[in-house]
Amino acid sequence: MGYKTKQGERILETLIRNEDRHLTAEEICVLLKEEGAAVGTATVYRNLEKLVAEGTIRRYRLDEGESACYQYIGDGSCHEHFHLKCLGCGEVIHLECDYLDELNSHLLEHHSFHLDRTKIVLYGLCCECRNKEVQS
Amino acid sequence: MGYKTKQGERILETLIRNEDRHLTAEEICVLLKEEGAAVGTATVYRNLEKLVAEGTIRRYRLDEGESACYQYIGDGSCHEHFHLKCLGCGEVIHLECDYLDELNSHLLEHHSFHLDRTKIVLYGLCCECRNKEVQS
DNA sequence: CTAGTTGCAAAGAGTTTGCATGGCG
DNA sequence: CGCCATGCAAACTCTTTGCAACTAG
Repeated sequence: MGYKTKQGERILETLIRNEDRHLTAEEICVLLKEEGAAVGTATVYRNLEKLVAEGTIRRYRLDEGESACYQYIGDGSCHEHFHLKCLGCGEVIHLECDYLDELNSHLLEHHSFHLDRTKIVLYGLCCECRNKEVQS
Repeated sequence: MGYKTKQGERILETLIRNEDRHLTAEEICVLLKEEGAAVGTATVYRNLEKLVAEGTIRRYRLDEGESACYQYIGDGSCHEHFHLKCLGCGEVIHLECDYLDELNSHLLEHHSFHLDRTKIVLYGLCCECRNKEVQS
C-alpha cells in the first residue's frame, strides 16, 4: 500500500522547496496550479495527512480560525524550534534556540512530560508591538 | 455600549462556575439549555468574543480541527499556566508552575518577546503514553 | 426613545468523504 | 488485473453575519 503518484511527488517537492516557510493546503494548491499542474484539493489534503502520519512533515495551527500550516521537517535536528507568534502584528518568528533543551528537561523531570518539539507555538508581543502598547 | 443582559450574565456565570474546566461554545449552549434557559448559538459566540476582548476569559484551541475552548481567568495571578496536551491519550494537563517565569525571562531577554501567558499549549506525551511507546 | 442585543437562518471557511474514474505495480 | 489514488461535488463542522424583533438604560 502506497503507490508513488505524480501528484504526491509534486506536493512533497513543493514542501521541500519551501522548507523555510509554512504553507497552508490552499497555498500548495495555488502553487501547483501556477506550475500548470493543478492537483485537486482533496488530494492535497489526503497526501498531507499521509506525510504528517509518516513524520515527513509537521503540521500546526498558528492561530484560531486560521488554516493549518504544513512544513517539511527534513532529516536534521536543526529544525526543532519555537514558533513565536506576535498577537500585535501577526508576525511569526521561527526561533532555533538551545533553550528548548532546558524547557524539555524541566517538563521531563518535574512533570514527567515528554515534549514534542515540532509543534511549539507561543503567543505574545514582539518588541515593537510591546513598545507601542506601553506608549498608548 | 455594553448593556447587561440575562443571556450575557448567564454565559459568564457558567464560565465562572466551571473555571477549572475549559468549555467549548457548544458545551456552554448545552449547559444553558439543560438549565432551561437556552441561548442562541450566535449570542453565545458574540458574548464570548466580548469577554475575550475584555480579558475576562481566555480562549485557546487545544488541537487541530477541534473547537476553541474558553475559560474564566479570574482576578488572581494563579491562573497563569501551561496546558500540556498528550498526543497519545489526548489528556490535557493544567499546570501551574513557576517555571513559566523562567521561560518568560528567557524570551524577553534573549528574544525581546513578551510572552502571553494565558495561551500556552504544549504537545507531547504523558508519562504513561511515553512508556507504552517505548515498549512497542 | 434609541442604540445595543437577541435569535434565527443563511453564509462562510476549512476540511473530509462518497463514488466513479484513472493509474501504479 | 487488482488495488490504491485522484478529482469532483456534496457533506460536515465550527464560526460569523444579515436582519427583523426585542430590550436595557
